[in-house]
Amino acid sequence: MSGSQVGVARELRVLREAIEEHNFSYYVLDNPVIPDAEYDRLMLQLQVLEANHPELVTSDSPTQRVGVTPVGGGSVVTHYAPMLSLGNVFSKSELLDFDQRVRDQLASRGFELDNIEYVAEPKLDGVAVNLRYENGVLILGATRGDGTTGEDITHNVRTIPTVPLRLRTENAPVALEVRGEVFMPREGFLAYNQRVLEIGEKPFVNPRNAAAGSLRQLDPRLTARRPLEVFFYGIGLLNGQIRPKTQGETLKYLHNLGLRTCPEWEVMAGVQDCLTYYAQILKKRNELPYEIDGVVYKVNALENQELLGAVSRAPRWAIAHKFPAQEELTVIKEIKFQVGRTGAITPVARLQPVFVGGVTVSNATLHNEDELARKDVRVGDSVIVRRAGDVIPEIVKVIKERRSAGSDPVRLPTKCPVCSSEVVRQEGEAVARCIGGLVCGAQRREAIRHFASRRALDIKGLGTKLVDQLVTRGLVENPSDLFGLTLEQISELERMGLKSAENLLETLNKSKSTTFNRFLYALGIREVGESTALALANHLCSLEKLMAADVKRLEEVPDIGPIVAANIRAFFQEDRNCMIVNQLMRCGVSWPQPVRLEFEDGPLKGKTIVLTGTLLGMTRDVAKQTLSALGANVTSSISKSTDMVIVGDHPGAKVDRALKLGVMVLSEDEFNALIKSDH
DNA sequence: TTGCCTCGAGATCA
DNA sequence: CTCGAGGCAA
Repeated sequence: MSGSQVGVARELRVLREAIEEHNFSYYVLDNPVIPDAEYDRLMLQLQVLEANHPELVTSDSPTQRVGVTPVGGGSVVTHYAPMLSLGNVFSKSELLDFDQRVRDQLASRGFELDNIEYVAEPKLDGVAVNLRYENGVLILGATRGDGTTGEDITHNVRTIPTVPLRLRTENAPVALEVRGEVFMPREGFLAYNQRVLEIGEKPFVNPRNAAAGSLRQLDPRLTARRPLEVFFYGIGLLNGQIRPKTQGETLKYLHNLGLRTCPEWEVMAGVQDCLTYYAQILKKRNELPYEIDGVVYKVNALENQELLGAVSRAPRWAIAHKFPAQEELTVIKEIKFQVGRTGAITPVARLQPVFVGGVTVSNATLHNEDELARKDVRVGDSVIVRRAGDVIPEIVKVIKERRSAGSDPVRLPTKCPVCSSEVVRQEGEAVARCIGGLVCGAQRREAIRHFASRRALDIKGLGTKLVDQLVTRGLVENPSDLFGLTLEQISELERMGLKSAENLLETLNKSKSTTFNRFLYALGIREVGESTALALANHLCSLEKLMAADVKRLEEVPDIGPIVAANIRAFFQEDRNCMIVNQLMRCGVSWPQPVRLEFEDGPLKGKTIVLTGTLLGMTRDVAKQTLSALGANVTSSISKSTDMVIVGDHPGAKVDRALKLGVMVLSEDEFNALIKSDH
């Protein structure tokens, strides 16, 4: 490197550090120390210098936030530690119950506490993200996804000004995974929509969707134009540094690294403080520059968090205290009865569309006959609707005073609205069903949709509209008819040209190669979902055996009781069903012969296993299935009860943890050898 | 349940 | 340009 280049490199470093420091003051401390014009001048200076010395441009330079090329989306990333979701409470008493549970649980572990310290923060209404920094440099941004794996949105996350490309520290952690919420502040949302309206395009309906939509953009240049911000609130993984001991310290730690935290957070001495905090925030809600839908409380001491652990996908040490759902008044236009795949008749209210909680609601389910009677909803009624839980619209109550005279209570029909078969409600059941079976057009349609669905035979491109057409034209009565369709028949359908028809035939053909469990699930036997189908496939290996199995044999399969066994038996006792199944076989539907699994002496039986990193030979899903088929339990985090950890490529901190706890660690090859030896 | 983005392909118009 | 389908998030 020449002397002048060394000089330039130093100059670049000084400029970048200055800009990063100003970013910190501006975005994180919310306290700019220089005027904007001065900042812009520094940026310009950096840009000019970099333009003259392109070889010295690094990807974490403040000028490199926005990539210039659209990125092929959809690539999957695995979080080092799973991203949990939060339980909800809506009232004081529910919150007190939560606090009581926390104290009871801790007491049972020898920690008698009168008051639990919590950290309270507003619950932002945005999109959860997971960011990975290695040696202080942002290398990955991902959506929450199912909590274990999410989508790579690095290119878009980088464009958010409040996301530092590089952490503000001398000794950065080797690896850091941080959780935050990306949101669009109210003001930015309004301004953005204003601009969009001026150029005649469609505005976003609410800030949350605006944020979510922006993050899913392929072209980061578009995302960069959206006024997105972020607050960080938690650590998924911290390697190479000592982990903060409390949630409060965690927030301070993040803040010091240059990761912006919500300024409203506070430490609560006990649950009573939480209630006060809730009331304060509720009062302040409209003045906050962003939308929130409640507050979150987290047990402050990490040590206690660890003692409490998690149930299924929610930690027992944190809870969301939600604000009351917004309610709106509207009118019932109509009450329809939908017929589901199993014939279940569901009353659905068609509403005069209303804007509630950020979306336009025009349908609301009334669940079943009893619910319908209990709420006594009638056509023409004025009703209060809200979005319950998170998403599903609910009719809260009828304003009876506004009811017009002469309206009649709505009754469940006694004949199926689709096929006029009888509607029967079994003793002790909540749902009434059309007994028409596949005679019923609705059930036929639903059966075929189910058959084609992603987790069944996964016939891509065969969507609702297409199935509707196929069924109403009588081209398809049962799943096996799908495979008899001709190019000509398909291309005559609406919106189907020759090309689309060819594609559909192609996917139909491909979908014939499947697995036994998918096939069983696809049949839509009552009470046979994915996991039951898998259990059946693993234990009864062949279709012949399954069809011949009596109730007693079926009940020997784990997790299958008398009711499910009877359903399966009944399904195969119907000639019609057997004919469909045979027809499917004749069409060429096939699967690899499952290996008969004997759990008794397998080395994996009853073991608790954790996967980390990317397995090269198989997807995570397949690995999980294989393991559980061998009688193992696959879990996501390592504890003392973990028996072994299987390590793929780019493993996370789980390996360290496993070694520390003395848990057996296996490579992918060793894992493969073990599976083979199991049968 | 709704809203958003993306993709492929059919429909429409010049 | 518009629609259907798929996928995702809350």
